[in-house]
Amino acid sequence: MRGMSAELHQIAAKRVGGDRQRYTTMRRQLVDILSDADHPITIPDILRVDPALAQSSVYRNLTVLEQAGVITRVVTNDEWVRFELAEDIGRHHHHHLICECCGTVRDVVVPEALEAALDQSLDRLASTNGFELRQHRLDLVGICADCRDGRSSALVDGG
Amino acid sequence: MRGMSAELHQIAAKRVGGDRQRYTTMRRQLVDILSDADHPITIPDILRVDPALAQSSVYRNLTVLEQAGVITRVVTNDEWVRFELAEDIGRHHHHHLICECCGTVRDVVVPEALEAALDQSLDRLASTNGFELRQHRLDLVGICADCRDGRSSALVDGG
DNA sequence: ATTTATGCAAATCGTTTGCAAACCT
DNA sequence: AGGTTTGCAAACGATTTGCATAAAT
Repeated sequence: MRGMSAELHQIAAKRVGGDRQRYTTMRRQLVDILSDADHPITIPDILRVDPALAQSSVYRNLTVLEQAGVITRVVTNDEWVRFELAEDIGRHHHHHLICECCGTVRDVVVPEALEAALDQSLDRLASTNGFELRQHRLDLVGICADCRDGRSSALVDGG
Repeated sequence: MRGMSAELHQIAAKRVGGDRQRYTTMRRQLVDILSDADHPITIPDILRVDPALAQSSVYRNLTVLEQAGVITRVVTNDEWVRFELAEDIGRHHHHHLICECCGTVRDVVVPEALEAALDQSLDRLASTNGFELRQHRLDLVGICADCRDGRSSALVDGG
């Protein structure tokens, strides 16, 4: 997926710029890393990809990118926050397979019919509760194939 | 909801005991607090209910209760973990309304038809991916009525 | 008696922040 | 030049842990 980056960075730059901030080398690199990862990754994962990165700057820049709407924060049950490209930049709308064992998060796309049913039901549910719905979050929590087969590469972030 | 506690504690005690641990006064009290709360609450919330509780013991006992299957850990985007009674003990299967503004989490029940569609689709999706599905997690993220009206009692945990 | 639970204070660890140097326009 | 961004080291804060005392079986 390293080809279509041009457009990606163009959009990212525009959004960051719109936030009155600069699309620096490091921010671009972070977007590249998230783009290559193709699934939500942790800060340690990112530092493993490029150990030269200053941890504090990674934190700061991920926050900047998040506020600019370029990336999204993904929360799971394990101890690290994860990040992925925003849905309207990276892949299509998707959900997550979260492994209780190794913590890995994979993307999945659910059938369109289900997504439609969800949208309809949740919209109604939200308005019934006076709730302004911004997004829905649907995760499948369980044990991934690798862990079940005992070959959980656990902490490693292959990709 | 303070009436049906007898049975509740009976089940809780059995599960904790099955874990070769004791259903102490404090653990019982935590179950009571979660039962009264009727929505997922944070550790600070719990300490506010009874400031005499030792924070470290609350952490430890919530872990014990979680491992015994009495309570469930709820993760949101804010900085505190939340806890609620396990679904097969407390309320029925439900999902969450998470407010991006004040962090409050409320329970909602989605239409049975949607739940059925979810179950079916997700089961299939899981097996397609060699994933052993344990639970699904569906959250509505947005702005709650209180925050929209500007009367967000934010950090307070009214009830 | 023996095992388990509690409270306190100290330690951990992911994350945030202060500040001086490096960068971009 | 003037405002941003970066890296380093120190600070933060939610959570965990060590250890001596108290409670439960």
